[in-house]
Amino acid sequence: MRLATWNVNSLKARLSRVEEWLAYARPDVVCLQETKLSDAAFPHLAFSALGYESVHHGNGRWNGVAILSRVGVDDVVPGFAEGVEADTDTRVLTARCGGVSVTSVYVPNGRSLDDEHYRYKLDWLAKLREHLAVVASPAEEVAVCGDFNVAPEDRDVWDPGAFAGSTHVSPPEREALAALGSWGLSDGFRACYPHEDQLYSYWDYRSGDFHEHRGMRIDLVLLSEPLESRVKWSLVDRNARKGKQPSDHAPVLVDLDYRADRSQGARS
DNA sequence: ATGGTAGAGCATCTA
Repeated sequence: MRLATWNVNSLKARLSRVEEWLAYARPDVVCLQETKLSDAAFPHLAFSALGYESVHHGNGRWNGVAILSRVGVDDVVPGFAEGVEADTDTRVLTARCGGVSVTSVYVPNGRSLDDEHYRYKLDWLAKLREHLAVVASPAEEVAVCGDFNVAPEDRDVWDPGAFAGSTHVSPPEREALAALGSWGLSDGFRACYPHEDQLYSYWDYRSGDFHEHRGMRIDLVLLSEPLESRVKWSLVDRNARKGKQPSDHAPVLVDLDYRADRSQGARS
């Protein structure tokens, strides 16, 4: 099974790039973020033409998350689960795809450490853990994929010195991310590249950051142990960050060994 | 010199 996550920075502006990418990457399950669409405007038909069922949770203004799947979509939970304080934004969506509990997340940016949005970010990450405890168990096959707006380690940003006192690297954010780890999730991409640095998934549009390799690794595929043990290969597809009208994020994909006894036709 | 670019949408806000 091939899992992928991609912050597309407006699906309306990016649809042709996403269609092109799906046609050659052929992921089984894709989590999208920053669709910036209402549910009514989501292009289900464009994805069904490529063999994907799709679900979306958006408000039409900012954020907005989706899941595309070639292996089924069931048990859809838009937003935080019942029992968790509701979100004011549309940043999380969970569904069961081919036996895997899949959650697409777009963690708040935080803006700056003294901004109230930073407190919202920390609270949001705490609620994400509550949400996962309701909808899934770490003993099951769980994938939480998306734009976490947190670089797990200093080596995940191009210059740690440039981020001193900024969001995305602060200890409280990293502790909130680590709390997801202690619940039972680990970094499926990093598992394939334990010693390699300068691996990024996001580059600011400004100042030629992409071509100067000034990036951050903030798009993550977090996996429970039953999936982590099956990780075969992973990649940031930097080609998708090139060319005409790219997103500022590249898609991240993780390949899992196929297990015929559990899947539902993913490799037909 | 708080710059630079992209997207939504029409004045700025978000990133």
